[in-house]
Amino acid sequence: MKGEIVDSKVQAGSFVGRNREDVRQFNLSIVLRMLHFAGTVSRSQLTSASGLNRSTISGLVNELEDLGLVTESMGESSSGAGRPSLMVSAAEDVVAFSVNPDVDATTVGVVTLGGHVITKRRFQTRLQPTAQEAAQIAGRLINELRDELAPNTKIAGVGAAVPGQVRLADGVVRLAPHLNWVEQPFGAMIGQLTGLPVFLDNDASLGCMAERNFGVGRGFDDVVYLFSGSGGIGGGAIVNGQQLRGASGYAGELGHVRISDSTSSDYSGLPGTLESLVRRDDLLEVFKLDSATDEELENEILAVRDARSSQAGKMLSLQVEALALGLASFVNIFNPEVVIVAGFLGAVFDYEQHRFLEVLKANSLAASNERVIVRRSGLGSDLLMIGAAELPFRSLLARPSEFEFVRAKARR
Amino acid sequence: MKGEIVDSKVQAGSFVGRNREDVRQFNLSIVLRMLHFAGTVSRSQLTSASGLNRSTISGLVNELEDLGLVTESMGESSSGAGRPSLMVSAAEDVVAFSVNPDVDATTVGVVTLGGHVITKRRFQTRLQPTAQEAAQIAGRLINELRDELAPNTKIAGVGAAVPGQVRLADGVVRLAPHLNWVEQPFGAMIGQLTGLPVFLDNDASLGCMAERNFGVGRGFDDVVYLFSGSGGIGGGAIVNGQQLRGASGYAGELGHVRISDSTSSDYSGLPGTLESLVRRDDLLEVFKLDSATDEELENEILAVRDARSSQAGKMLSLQVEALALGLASFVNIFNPEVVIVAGFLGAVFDYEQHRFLEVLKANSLAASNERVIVRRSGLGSDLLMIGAAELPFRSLLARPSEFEFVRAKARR
DNA sequence: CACTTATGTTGCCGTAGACAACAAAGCCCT
DNA sequence: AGGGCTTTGTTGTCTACGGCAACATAAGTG
Repeated sequence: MKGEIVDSKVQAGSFVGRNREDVRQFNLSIVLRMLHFAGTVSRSQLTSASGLNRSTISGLVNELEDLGLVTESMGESSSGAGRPSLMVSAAEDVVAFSVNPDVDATTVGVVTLGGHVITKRRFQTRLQPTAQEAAQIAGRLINELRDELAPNTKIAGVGAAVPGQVRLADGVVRLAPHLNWVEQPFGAMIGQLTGLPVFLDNDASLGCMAERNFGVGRGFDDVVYLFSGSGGIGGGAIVNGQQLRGASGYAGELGHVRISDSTSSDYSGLPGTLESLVRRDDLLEVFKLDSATDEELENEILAVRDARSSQAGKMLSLQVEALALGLASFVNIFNPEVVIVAGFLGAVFDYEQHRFLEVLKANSLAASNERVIVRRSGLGSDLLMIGAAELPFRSLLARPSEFEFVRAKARR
Repeated sequence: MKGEIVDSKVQAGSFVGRNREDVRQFNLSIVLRMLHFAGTVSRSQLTSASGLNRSTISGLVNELEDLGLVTESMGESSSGAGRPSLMVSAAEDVVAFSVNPDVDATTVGVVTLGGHVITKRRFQTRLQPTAQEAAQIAGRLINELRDELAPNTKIAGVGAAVPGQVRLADGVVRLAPHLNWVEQPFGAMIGQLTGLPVFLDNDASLGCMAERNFGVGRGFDDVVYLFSGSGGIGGGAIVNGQQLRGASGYAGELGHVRISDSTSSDYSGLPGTLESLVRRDDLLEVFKLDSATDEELENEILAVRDARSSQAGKMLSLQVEALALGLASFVNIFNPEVVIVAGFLGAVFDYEQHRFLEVLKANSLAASNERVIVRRSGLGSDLLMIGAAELPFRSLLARPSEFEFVRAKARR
C-alpha cells in the first residue's frame, strides 16, 4: 500500500517516494501555478523561472492547453530582439464558486483561475442564518450562477470561508460563535445541494492566503495577518510559504492571545485577550452608532484623529496600544516579513501609526522587529471570495491532469 | 539561470521545476532519512513505507551503500513467513560534530548519522566566554576528537546550538544576551579553525527539532516547545512538519510573548512576558541557592510540593500559572498536537500538573486544547548535541549523492 | 537586406522507476 | 523430512519524460 507507515519509529514527516508521474504532475503544477498567480506569463518567462528546458515547457503548456486549463496567444510583444515569445494565460472558463456566510448576509462569488472575481451575489438575512439556511442560500445562488455561466465552463468546485473554526479532517464547522453554529457539516450540505466538491476553511486564514497570493503580502513567505469583522478578531499566518493550519485546522486564532491581566472577556470567553480589548462594538458605542460599514467606521475614526475628541480618542488609543502589543508578540513568535491588518484594524492602525509602531518596537525583540513591515489589507471586499476560491483551485493545481471538473450546464 | 524569478508578479512560492535527477536525489533522501530517524529498517519496510518498487529500493540502497552512507546485514529475522528481508542501517562511520557554547562551559559532541551521541566533551569556563574564546575551545575539542575518530570516518560538518538569535542568511549570532555576544560570526570562526562546514541555529529551536525527530515529539507535525536554561526561556515550534524559522531566522521567541500587565522585565527588557514571570533565578532565591543543576532544582521543587512550604510554594504557583497562560496562547496560535516543556519548566509543570492543565484549558479555545498533549522533554543532556548535529546532517540528507564529506585523518 | 538574437519545434538520447518472471529463503503442515 | 506457501531479492525489459542539439522562425539592427 502506497505510503503506509510500517515502523512506528518511522513517523516524523512523510516518507513517500516519487516517480516519473509525480515529476510530470509537479511540473504541470508549477506552470499552472505561475499562471494562476500572475494571470499571463510568456513561455520564455516560464522557461527561465522554472529552470526547465524550452522543449519541456512547450510540452507542458501543450498538455495544459489540451486539458483546457490554459490558452496561448501571440503577445503583442515588443521587448527586445529575437522571436517574440508566446503568451500563456490561465483559461478564463475555469472557475470556482466562493461562499461566505456571515451574520447579516451570505455571499456567493464566481472566481476564475486567473484570480478575477467575475460575479458576486449577496443575499441579506435579517437574523444570523442557521447552517441549513446559509447552505440553502448558498446552494440556490450557486445553482443560479451556474446556469448563467457560459456552456461548458469548467467548475473546479466550491470554497467556503467560514467565520469560525473548521475541522481539517472532515470539513465540519466545529464552532462559529457569532453565527451560533456548533458542529455543522456546512460543506456537506452545500455539496448535497449542488453536487459539487466543497472545501471549507476559516475566513481569516483564507484572507491571509489571499493577501499573500494576490494582495499586499505577495512575494512574502512569512506573513502574519490580523482581521477584524463583526464577530471579533481572527488571524492567519504564512510560515515558510505555507498556510499555518495546526493539527486539527484551528491554528491562527491570533485574536485569542492573551496580552493583559484585564478581566474583560472576548467573544469566546477568554479574558485579557487581544479580541477582548480591541472591540468593534466598543467603537460603535463611543460613536453612538448602531451599525456601520468599515468605511463609515474609518471615517469616524479619522474625524476623531483630526478633532481630538477625548472620549473616542481615549478608546482608540487603548485599542492602538492593545493591537500593537498583540502584534509585538506575533513578531516575536513568527519573525514575519510583513504584518497585514484588515477590517477596521486598518483604521485603528492609521489612527496613530507612529505610536503604534513605537509600542510594537518597544515590546518586541529588535532582531525581529527591525525589518518588519506593517501594511493595511489591499484586496477589499473581494478578499474572501478570492481566498475561498483558492481551496478548490489548490486541489486542481496539485495534480492538474488528474483533476475532474464538473461542467456548467449548457444554456437552454 | 535556474530558478530565476523573472516577473515580479511570479513571486509567491518557488516555481523551480523538477527533473529526473531531482527524483533520484529525493528518493535517496527518503531512504536515508528513514534510516536516520529509525536507525535500522528492513528493505521491505523501506518498500512499503515509500511506496516505491522493490527493485527501486534495491537500487537506492545499493547506491547509498556505495556512497558509504548505509550498511546492510542479514537481520536475525523471524517475523512471519517468507524470505527474511535485509536490514539496512545508517552507517556508523558518518558523523557530525555538535557545539554548544554556554555561560559556564562549551560542549562538543560527536553524533552518528544513526542519531547516537558517541562522545561528549565539556570544557568549563569560569566566566562567560567571548565568541572568540568559545570558538577556540570548540575548535580545539573538535580537532582533538577528530584525531580520535577511526580513520576514514566521514564527517558531515559542524552544527552549533547557540543560546541566542542566529541570523539565517549568514549564520552570524546577532545577539546572545547572557553570553553578551553581539554580531559574532561564530560559525565562520569555527570554520576557520577546523576547515569544516559549520551551521548555526538557536538552541531552543534545535531542541525542538531534536525532540520532534528523536524524542517525545516523534511522529508529530505540529509541536510547540518551551525550554528554560540559565539564560531565560527559549522556544521553538514545528509547523506542518517544518521548523518554524521566520524571515530572518529569529522566530520562535516564545519566552518573550506578553501575557501580563506586570512591569517586571525579562532578560531582553520586555515587560510582562513569560520569561519575566517564570525565572529560574527567582526559584534559586526562594530556595536560597547560588546555583543548581536542573535535577537539584527539581528535587527542591518536589520537596516543596510535599511539604507545602508557603514562601516557595507561592512562587511556584505563580510560575505554574504564568507558564500555563503562556502555553494557552501558543495553543490558540499553533493548535499543536503536543507541547513539550524542557529544562526546569518540566519540574514546574509537574509541581501542579492538575492546576496547570486547568489554567491552560480555561485560557485557550476548546477546539484547540481538547486534544493537546503536554509532555516533559525526554532526551536529557544529549538533546542539544543531537539537535545541532541535525544541521549538517540536514544538508547531507537533502542530496545524499552529491554531498562532499571531509574525512577524518588517518590515525598515526 | 544580411546579420544577430531569442524563441518555438522536432527528433534523439539517457535514465530511473514500474513491472514481470524467476530465484532464494524462511515458515508451516502433513 | 519434504513439499507447499509466502515473502523478498535480483535481473532484464519497457516506458515516459526531461535534456539536448539542430533547425526553423520571427522579430530587431545597421
